[in-house]
Amino acid sequence: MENKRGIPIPTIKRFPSYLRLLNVFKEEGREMASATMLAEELNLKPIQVRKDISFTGIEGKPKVGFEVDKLINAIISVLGWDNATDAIIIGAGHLGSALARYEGFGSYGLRIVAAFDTAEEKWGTNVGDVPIHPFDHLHRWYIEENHVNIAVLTVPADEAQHVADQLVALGIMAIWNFAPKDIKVPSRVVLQRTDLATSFAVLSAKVKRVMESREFNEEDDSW
Amino acid sequence: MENKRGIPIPTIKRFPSYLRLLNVFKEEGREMASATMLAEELNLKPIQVRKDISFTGIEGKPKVGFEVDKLINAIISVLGWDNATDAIIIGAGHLGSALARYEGFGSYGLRIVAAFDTAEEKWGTNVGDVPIHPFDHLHRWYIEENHVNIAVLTVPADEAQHVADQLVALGIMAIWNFAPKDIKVPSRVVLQRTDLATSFAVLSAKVKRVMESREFNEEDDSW
DNA sequence: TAGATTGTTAATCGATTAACAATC
DNA sequence: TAGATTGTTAATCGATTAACAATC
Repeated sequence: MENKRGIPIPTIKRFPSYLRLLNVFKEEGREMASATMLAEELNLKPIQVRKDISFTGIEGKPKVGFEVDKLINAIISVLGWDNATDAIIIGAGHLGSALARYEGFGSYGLRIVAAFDTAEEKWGTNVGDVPIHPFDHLHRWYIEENHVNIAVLTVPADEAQHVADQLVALGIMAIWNFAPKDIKVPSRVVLQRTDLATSFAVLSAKVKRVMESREFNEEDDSW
Repeated sequence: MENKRGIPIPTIKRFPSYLRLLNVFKEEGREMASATMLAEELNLKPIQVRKDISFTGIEGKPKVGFEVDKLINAIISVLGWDNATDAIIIGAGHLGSALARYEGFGSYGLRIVAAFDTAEEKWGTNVGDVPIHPFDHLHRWYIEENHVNIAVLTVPADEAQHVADQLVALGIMAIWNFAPKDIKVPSRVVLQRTDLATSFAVLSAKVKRVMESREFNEEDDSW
């Protein structure tokens, strides 16, 4: 039931949670899962889960729910996690290195094939299984020959735009930006950011609300 | 002009971007910034920037815009980034260590005071300036005495729920969950996640769309 | 069968965007 | 002044949620 504009982004964002939970169910040997059950575990409403699942095209059975296996495969498929995508890390600092070592990417169909850095002392070394090359050696042919689709950008904020420009010039298809900087790329290049500040802002706003309500309650217990 | 439900979450999420850009402006010596200008730099629409700014309570001057300093302070204030919040890191693995070393948190009013881990060989060592303690030594009084509000959860997925339960029992106010696992906490505890899978899912979906449209165009150039 | 769950259509809700008067 | 920009009100858009018939 995919509409012309594609699956809504909020739905896309919930898919990984469904996927993780369904994989747990699968390991436990369950064959069916109902929207009610998924919703309960993920603190969502059943109606929302049903709506989300409808975008995968999978149909359920009244009273029992959805086939776990089918649903897993359908979600993997709509996310495009069934064909492996190769990525390079740009900037082998603490965060870049942590990402290079992260083993969970495999289940997202993401493979980190190399890291690039300007620091000479890192050249030729590895982070986990990932070799670090000189950034200057990153050429267009490398990207093409190795079918690198994604650059994971973990350079300092003040270098992010400049490095992104170079990546774009090299023909990269997508940039996953972890630098705390909003960068600009041509519209043909896919840009996604993971911004700690954004996430922390939401946390801060929630904490602030709680603290203020506590102060209020302490000032006046009659409420 | 804050409504009863508070500032919308999408607006909260854009505030850090405004803040970073305004700080650049400030460094450059600019005193005023218009919504038009901010929108241009951040790929937003001017109307949206004006609406967002209205939630800070700051008023601008037609034709010139908003006072950079005032706006910076107002955003910091609504985010609660003016009073420092102390946090501990739970799980000093690669990601936890990278976060412990991250210097950008200071500008969010976030201070990492310690890390806790179950691995004996890490006890007594430091990551950056952050000391690592045995997880078993994390007691309720430590949290209270050190005014620790936030626990940054960077443990493996299969331990996340269990560790979160312990943190809740110790009276933690907020959990910032980096583990690839959806955890449940009582509603009085603030929960915020930073989920790589979620972010990558959006990136994947966009990449998939681009690849499919390219295939389509290659199959039939007449369009 | 009875009743839980699905799938769809319509209503609601909240954020974005448009329109435009006010203003410096 | 002229015109760019603000601030507000109303319209639009898109996602969530409600309602309910279908069904196993």
